Amino acid sequence: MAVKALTSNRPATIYQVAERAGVSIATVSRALRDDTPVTDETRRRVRQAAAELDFTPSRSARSLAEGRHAANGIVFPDLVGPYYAEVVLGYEAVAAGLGSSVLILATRDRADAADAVRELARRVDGLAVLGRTVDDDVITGLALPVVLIARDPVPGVDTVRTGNVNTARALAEHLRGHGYERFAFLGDPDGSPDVVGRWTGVRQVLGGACSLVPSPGFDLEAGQRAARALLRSRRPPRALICANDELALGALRAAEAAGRDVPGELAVTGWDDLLAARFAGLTTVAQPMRALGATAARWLDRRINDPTPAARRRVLPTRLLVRGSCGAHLEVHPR
Amino acid sequence: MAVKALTSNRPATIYQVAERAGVSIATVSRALRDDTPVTDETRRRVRQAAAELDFTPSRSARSLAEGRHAANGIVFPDLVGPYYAEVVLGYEAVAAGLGSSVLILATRDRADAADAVRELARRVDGLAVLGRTVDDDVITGLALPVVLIARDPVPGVDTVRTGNVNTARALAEHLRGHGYERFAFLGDPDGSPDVVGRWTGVRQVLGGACSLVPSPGFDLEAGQRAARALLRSRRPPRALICANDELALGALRAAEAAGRDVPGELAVTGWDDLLAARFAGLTTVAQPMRALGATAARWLDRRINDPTPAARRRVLPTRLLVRGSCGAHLEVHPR
DNA sequence: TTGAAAGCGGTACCAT
DNA sequence: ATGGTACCGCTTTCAA
Repeated sequence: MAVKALTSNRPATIYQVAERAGVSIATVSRALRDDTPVTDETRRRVRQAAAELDFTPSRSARSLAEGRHAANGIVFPDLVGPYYAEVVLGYEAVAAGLGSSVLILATRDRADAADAVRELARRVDGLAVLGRTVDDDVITGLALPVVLIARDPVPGVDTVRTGNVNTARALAEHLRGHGYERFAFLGDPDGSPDVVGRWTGVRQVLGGACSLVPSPGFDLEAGQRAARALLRSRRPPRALICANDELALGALRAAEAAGRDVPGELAVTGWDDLLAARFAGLTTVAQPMRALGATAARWLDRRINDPTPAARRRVLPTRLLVRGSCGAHLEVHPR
Repeated sequence: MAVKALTSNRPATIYQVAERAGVSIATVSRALRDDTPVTDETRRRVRQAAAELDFTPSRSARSLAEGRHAANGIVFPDLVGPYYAEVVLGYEAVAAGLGSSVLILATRDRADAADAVRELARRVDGLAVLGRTVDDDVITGLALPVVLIARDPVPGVDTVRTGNVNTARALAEHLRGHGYERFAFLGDPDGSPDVVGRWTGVRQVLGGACSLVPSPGFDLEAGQRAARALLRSRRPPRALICANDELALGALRAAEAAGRDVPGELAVTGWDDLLAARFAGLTTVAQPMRALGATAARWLDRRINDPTPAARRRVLPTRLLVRGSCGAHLEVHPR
């Protein structure tokens, strides 16, 4: 019944390895990281001792001594919907390849988001911050390298975004090409900097022909409710430009429930190209979400190793995907 | 031009706070964490000094001294598709509420997944491991609390899963009720323990009437390819039961491309209830993904604080969602 | 209530 | 090439 491992339940330390190998801890430290001058024989003995003891250096001790965490973090509003998940995924892939662990923080509606971010900042060497999560002053107060994703630039801070205005213009022009005259833009510009750009582009092209309908959120539910109200109004729009796919999908649902034909009676478009958008035949805009995260991770790594260069900014290209929901086309567009 | 903050670019230490407040570092340590006996006046002075210096305790130093990380990790295969993202989200929400940071690790096809997990294990107090990521011996070799998610139990380790067999039976019975006679199950049982259960349940009901078609993966592409081949075969199945929604959506695409009517000529079902499944009218099975992650986080926290209790196991319920893709129904089912 | 000092487990400089 | 040792910055006895 007696358990064998009475000797040490806790992980072995460098001291035990040193003793067992008959060398000093300094030598163990060197031998285990190949970079330094150690005799092959010594290294062998140390390796063996370490293996026998199942030794792995303590991460906290190492971090404390080295003054770095070999980890970085990413802050996002949520993980519902593929958008953020894809960004995080792209980020993690690159960060892992660069040898750092990834800490995540979803701010959601947390009132203490700012504190949570500051707390996170103490565990990492760098931080990527996505969209609507915390205020700019929290960002500027951070004393570590930061990269902003899909967010308005802050002086001195790297920023990666996707194009909104130009593609929004292209979308608006396409819709106008269908011959529609009354448009509505559904989305909340206060809720996201991306939406501001989309609305800007749309308005540049359509001007007064397009009205802004602020949505209370970005989910299916919100889109459904807003579209229902719109369809019941005196003069419903002929085309509904939604700030993202979920809103658009909700609008589709509402139209169906109201017995309105899409695109015959109401044209609908979205943004993001969710998987569901393909199956709903939704005209939308595809964004390089993974590349967004990947770029952020790469930049962050660079800036951690050399914080001096001037802040970088990049806008990744987006692509209009014309499907059936915006109106009839002569040629069928693929996918 | 001279920069003001020549004094200290680096974060303040407890020593500086102590000096400024005119007390010892021990007192600072106590004062800043409310639990210990310190005069109100002293505490006030320390607080003020800390604030002036913008002091936050070093995380690594604290971890080293306390012997804990106040962080735990979650390991998953990937983040594509809502499934894992939802689980991670549920996990993060609870973990954050319990005061621990969350480290993530996506194993993907990484050859060094096992090493990555072991490395991660040195940075956290506990680990949640999801589905097909690393082998059982990696799990058992870990010297810290672990909770398994959607994965076959390992002796002595907590496990949370969702029900597969029973709901698979219900699904199979429903399909048989449509009067179909020839079935195929599309999915790779070797790729996931969940799939094993689903296939088991289906086979229990349909027996030899259902053949197993191993898919090379779990994505749209794989489903599309497999379904295309199936439809071209001599005797195509009348109903195609897919191991997840993405496969099913791919199958839907293939059927459309081949000009076959769904469900008229081919019934198709999935698993997961992705957003896209709703818009494709796909009959599928809904799973409590967020609850999966939340439960894991809760159990992990408990086990970190008290590792002694026997291993727990729980199976969370799943729900069959009948939509149009499996055949015509008298009543229209909602959503 | 407060302070002194011994860890926690490594890294890296300085001798040898 | 190796050993001795001073940190890294905090928590936590043990005394006072």
